[in-house]
Amino acid sequence: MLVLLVEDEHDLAELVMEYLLTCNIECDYFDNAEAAWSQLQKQSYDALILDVNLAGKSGVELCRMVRQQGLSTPCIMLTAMHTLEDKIIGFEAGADDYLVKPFAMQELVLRLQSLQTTGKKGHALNVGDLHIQVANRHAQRADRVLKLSPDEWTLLLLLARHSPNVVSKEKIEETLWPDGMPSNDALKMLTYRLRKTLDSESEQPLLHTERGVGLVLKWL
Amino acid sequence: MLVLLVEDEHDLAELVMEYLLTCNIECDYFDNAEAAWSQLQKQSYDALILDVNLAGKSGVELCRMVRQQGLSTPCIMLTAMHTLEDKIIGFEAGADDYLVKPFAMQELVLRLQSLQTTGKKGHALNVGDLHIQVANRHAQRADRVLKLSPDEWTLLLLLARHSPNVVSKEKIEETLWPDGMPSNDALKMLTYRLRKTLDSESEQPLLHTERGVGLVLKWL
DNA sequence: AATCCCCGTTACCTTACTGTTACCCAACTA
DNA sequence: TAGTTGGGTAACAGTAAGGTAACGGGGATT
Repeated sequence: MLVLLVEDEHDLAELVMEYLLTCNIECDYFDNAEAAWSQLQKQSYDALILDVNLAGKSGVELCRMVRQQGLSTPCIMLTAMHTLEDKIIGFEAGADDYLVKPFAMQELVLRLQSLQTTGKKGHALNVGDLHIQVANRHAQRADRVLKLSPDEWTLLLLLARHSPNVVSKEKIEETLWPDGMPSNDALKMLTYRLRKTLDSESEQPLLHTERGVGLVLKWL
Repeated sequence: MLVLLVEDEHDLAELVMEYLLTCNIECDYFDNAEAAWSQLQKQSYDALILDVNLAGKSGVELCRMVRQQGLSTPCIMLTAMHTLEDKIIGFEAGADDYLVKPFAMQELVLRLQSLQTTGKKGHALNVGDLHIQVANRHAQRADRVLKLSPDEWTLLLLLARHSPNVVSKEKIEETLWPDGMPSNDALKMLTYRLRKTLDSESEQPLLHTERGVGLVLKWL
C-alpha cells in the first residue's frame, strides 16, 4: 500500500511515516498542499492523509480539488481542533474519515486498512459514461449493463478507483494474484476480455494501455 | 416527529440535536442505554437513533431489548467506520438502518423520513412484487403466499434486508449456521429450495447468484 | 409409536471462469 | 531493414462453482 501524507508539523509527519513503514505501508510526504497536488498528477495513491490546517491551501481544499478531479482515493483528514464543525467541512469536501490529534498510530493504520478493503459505503464511481455501484456489484456503460466475471470486476474496480491515473502492471498483478502469478500472459487475457465487454460496443474506448507501464481507465 | 437519541460522544450528540431541530424534528437525548431504556417505558417515539458503541450496554443490546418488548419503532444504528461488521449484528438485533460515522446530517434526516413513511406499518419489506411482513412471518409474491421453512425464511429475510446489495456467501453461512457449517453444499440446497418457491412460478426472477461471490435479491 | 417435514448428504450434470498455447501485428532498436 | 519486445486475438481445455434430483435421518407433531 502506498499513501500520500500532507502535514506541516514535521515531527508529527516523521512519526507517522516511521510507524507506517513498520506496518509495511509506503508513504510519500509533503508539507504543503501545492506540492502534494502536483505530485498527485504524476502518481496515484491508495489513500491520502491530509492535515486540515496547513499553511497556504488547507487540507480540506486539497481534498475538494482531488474530488473535483474525479479521483475517489480514500481520504483521511487530520484535525487538531476537535470541533465537529471542521469534521463536517471535511466530509462535504469528500473526506472518508477523520482523526482528531493527538491520535494513536494504531488507529490510523486500522482506518487505512478499513478504507482499503471496504471503501466508503454505497460508493459509486464514474468514469466518462461508465457508472459503477460498488455495493451492488453493478456496472454499466451508457445504457448497456456490463456482465463481468469476478476477475474482470476486480480489475475494473481497481482501475476505476485510480482513474485517471495509470496503474502499473506490477500493482495489478499483485492485486489480482496476491500469492504468485499464474503466467505472464494471464493479465493480457484478462485485459483483452475486459476490453471486449467494456469498449468493443462503444466508439470511445475507456481502457487504454500505456505500453511498458500499465493500464488506465479514462475518458478521452 | 419525535425521536430518541442515544449517543455518548457529547459533541456529536449536540450537533445532531441542533440539526434535527432546524428540520422540525424534536429530539430527546440520553448518553447511556439504561437511562434511555427507562425513558422508553414512559414515552413512545417515532424513531430511535442508537450508537453501537456505548459505555455499558451497547446500542445493539438496547435495540434487541426494544424488539423483544414487541416495539417496532424504526431504529437507526450509528457505527464507527472501522467496526463496519457491527452493522450485521445491528440488523439481527432488529435495526432498520445504519449510518457509518462520520455521516452527513442531511443523510440522517433523509433516512429518518424514509423510515417514517415506509416503516410505519410495522416491519414490512418490499422487493419488486415481493412483500414481507417480518412480525407476521408472512411473505407473498404478487398474490401467491409463500410457504417457507425456517431456514428459507431466515435467508429470504437476510437478503431482503440487504437488497439490492449482494450478500457474500460467507456472510450468509455465518448468519444461518453461527457455529460451524454442516457442509459446503448446504447453502446450495437451501438456495435451490428457496428459489423454487420464490421464483419458479414467476417469469421475473428475484433471487440471483453472483458467481463466486454470493446472492442478491433484486428486481430486474 | 407412527407420521410428517425440514434439512443435510450424496451424486451427477451444466455452466462459465480462467489459464495455456499459438500466431499475428505494431512499435521500437540496432 | 531485420530483429526484438510487448501487446492483441483466437481457440481450447481443465476445473471450480452452481443447479438439479433423489435419499434418508431426526426432531416435532399427532
